[in-house]
Amino acid sequence: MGRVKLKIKRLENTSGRQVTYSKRRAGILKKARELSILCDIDIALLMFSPTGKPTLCLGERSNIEEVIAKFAQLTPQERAKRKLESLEVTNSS
Amino acid sequence: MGRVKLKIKRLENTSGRQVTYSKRRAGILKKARELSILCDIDIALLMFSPTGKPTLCLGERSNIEEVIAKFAQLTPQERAKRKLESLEVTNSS
DNA sequence: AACTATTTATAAGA
DNA sequence: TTCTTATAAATAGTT
Repeated sequence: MGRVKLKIKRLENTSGRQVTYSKRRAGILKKARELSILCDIDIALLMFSPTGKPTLCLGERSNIEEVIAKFAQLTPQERAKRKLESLEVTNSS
Repeated sequence: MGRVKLKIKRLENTSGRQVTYSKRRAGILKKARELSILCDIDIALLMFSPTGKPTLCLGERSNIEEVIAKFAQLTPQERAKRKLESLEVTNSS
């Protein structure tokens, strides 16, 4: 979106990364909230700014503890031990 | 977006919720991937479909274990015990 | 922090 | 359910 089509690769300019992070962070938080409300689902979004500041967004469903509990199971140790039967994992690469 | 402006409230039609979930799930996953790459950040997105099917999206940063470890700390018990000093928590409500 | 030209996401419809 | 398309929304570069 925007004035030009942006290639999806690491922005090499440090301040550019921070500006883009601020803008897109707001956008994806809004998307997460809308999806949670529209579809009445649990959602959790955690991200770290280029300077390391974390942001956590949780949906407004009541059983959010379940989301966190399920996510918490996914430590590297747990992942090695358990079959993630129904969990579909998508990597960004 | 789309043909009409959508009010952000729970979609009452069950199949409508599923269709909207499918479309918006794809959109937010793309946003998460782009943000991770453009800004070179860690990100984790976990959501459950209206039928309960989970999807997890992790950024391509190498230290993703750190993301999960930090997130795993946020169990309700831990949240009660610890001050989340720098963690900014956003609720969808 | 605001603006706006443009790209992108998506609600309905086919 | 997959594709299309009119329209709303996000955002890249600019001020």
